[in-house]
Amino acid sequence: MNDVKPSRPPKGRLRKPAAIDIVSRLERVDASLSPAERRVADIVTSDYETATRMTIAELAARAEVSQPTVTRFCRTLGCASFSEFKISLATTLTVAAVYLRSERIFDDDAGHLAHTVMMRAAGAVRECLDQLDTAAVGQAIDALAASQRIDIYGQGGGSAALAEDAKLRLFRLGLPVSAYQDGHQQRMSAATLRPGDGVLAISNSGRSKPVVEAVEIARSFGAKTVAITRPGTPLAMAADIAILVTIAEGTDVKMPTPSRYAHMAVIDTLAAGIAKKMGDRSRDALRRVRYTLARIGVAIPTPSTDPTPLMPKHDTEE
Amino acid sequence: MNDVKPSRPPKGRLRKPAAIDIVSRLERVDASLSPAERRVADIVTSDYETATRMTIAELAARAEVSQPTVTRFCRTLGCASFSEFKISLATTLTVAAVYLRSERIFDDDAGHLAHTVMMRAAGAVRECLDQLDTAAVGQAIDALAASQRIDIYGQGGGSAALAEDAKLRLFRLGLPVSAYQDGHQQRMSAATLRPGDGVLAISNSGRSKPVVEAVEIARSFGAKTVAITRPGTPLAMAADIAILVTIAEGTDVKMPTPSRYAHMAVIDTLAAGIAKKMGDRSRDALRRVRYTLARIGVAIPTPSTDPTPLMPKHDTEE
DNA sequence: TAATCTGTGTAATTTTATTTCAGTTTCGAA
DNA sequence: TTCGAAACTGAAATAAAATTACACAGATTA
Repeated sequence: MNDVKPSRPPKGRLRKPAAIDIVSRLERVDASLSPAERRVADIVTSDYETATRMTIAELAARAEVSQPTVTRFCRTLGCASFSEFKISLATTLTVAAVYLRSERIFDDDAGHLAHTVMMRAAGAVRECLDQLDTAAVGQAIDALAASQRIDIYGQGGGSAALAEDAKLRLFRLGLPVSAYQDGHQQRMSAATLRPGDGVLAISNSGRSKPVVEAVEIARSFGAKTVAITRPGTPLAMAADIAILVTIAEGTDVKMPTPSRYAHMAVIDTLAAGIAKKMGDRSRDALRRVRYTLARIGVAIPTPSTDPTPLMPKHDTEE
Repeated sequence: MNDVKPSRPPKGRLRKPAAIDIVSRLERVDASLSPAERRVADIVTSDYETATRMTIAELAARAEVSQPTVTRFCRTLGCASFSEFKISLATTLTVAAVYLRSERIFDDDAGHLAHTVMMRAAGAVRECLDQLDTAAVGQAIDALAASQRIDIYGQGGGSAALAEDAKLRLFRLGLPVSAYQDGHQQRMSAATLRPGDGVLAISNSGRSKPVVEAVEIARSFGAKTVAITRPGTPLAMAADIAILVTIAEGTDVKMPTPSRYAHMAVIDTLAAGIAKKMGDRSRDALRRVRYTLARIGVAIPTPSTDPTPLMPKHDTEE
């Protein structure tokens, strides 16, 4: 059931702990906690801030459990020790705590609504971070940064808008990128891809047939395919690199799904990672251009150190 | 010289330590550190992250000093104990991480990147909620829910994609809604609005001229205008109802701005609020239709309790 | 040159955390 | 039911970590 405990990481000193958001993890394992552990969890969640300053004895006393139980609780959460738990919690907190603290009472309807919606949004992002396969993200960054040309596919619902947003993010970095929301266009464009090209497919359901087919086509023509989707779906199977995100959907149909936030966060992460690589590359390219131009005696305007934005600036809108 | 040490806080259990920025304090007391303490400081500053995971013995060994020296070092910094120092450091880090390495933030692996990006995203949403004027949100919900027809304007950068996303959200609710990203179209469409219509304008900068003008035009023709933007901007002035969101932008140009998350959250809140109102309205409308049809003797197919989604379902995406 | 002060480490002590083990409870099958 | 296995839990023992007490070396000053 709880496969965290057995896979205790090797006791190598100072290994880097997974970039964990303890708070969201706490919520996620909630079901698999034993009664005593739950009491510990209650104390912790009631005041994260204070929890970071408590000794194991104090925490045990407050939760009315034995000290070993606290240690076990930490292990269940994936931490090797109580101290690691405290540090992880403290690291998570600054950002999270502020948001947890906003128990600002909303007496009006709109306030309640906003509170619910935004908590879910923030929760989705943190949940995403917690489960993120950073290796896959790294591979995706490498693949996309190295691509000659990038196609972005997203269809239906939120994914279409996300694809558009992703296009913008990559476009700014100077990448030759196109986004397709239409199934036919997706397949057609995929058929024109070649080795060295890349695809970014976005779909929460992972079952959008045109997108899956487009990815398969793209792959058959040698393009590297990256998918942001739910695990175990056709799209996840079809892509070379799958970045898997599971976000619990709300039961309320009228409530916008928070998974978009998680996907957007993944896209931003990719964009940030690519920006780094592109930064080097475009600097390098710029250097070569300058050298070439200098040799043939052309006056060169002072270049800015940063790669210039290629996006036409309609306005200073961001 | 060093007035930190003497003011050791009373040993009352669990007093909340001043929210100290240990890193900056470290720099500040730098001059008054003894040689051995400086060695400790060097180790700490060389890798804050790792420092939070070290025991006093490890840190002492690395700095080649005795363990008591490390304790003294912590006291000099104003911490009551080594553990307090570690916690304070960890707490400081997440906040400071962005600033600490604004230059070399991309030197890190995908995990760190994701952590930074996503924490900023979650933080933006939280920040938004904290400052949200719920009264304005309530008014906006009322205004939009009552509109015959809704125009959404967003231009440039992320706002265009957001406008598209907003259109989708409202469209699903059965509202007659259009989104315009182009300045000319925005103004043209605005000129066709009439009293009873609504406008939702999205702009982080609040200075997109076409959007501001379109809002002014719409308003002059009697439409209710809602704006999601930054306070004190032309757009904020121009709209009937301004939902103000201030999100601190990062200094790093290559980093995607987190304000989009906040705007999306506001849009979701609006959509959720409107859904609530629309639910009643469409149920009511449905009842009337049924009554009318029954009177003229038409067989009525069983209606679902929820308003049926009007969005053509390309696929079960989203 | 002695008195004093500062900075430092060693060793003892205290505090804190973890492991071991045994008693309970719970759950499922006979 | 009743037995056995498995999961849960805490007491006590043990190990690890941090702090204190104290002593010694080198610099500084009278």
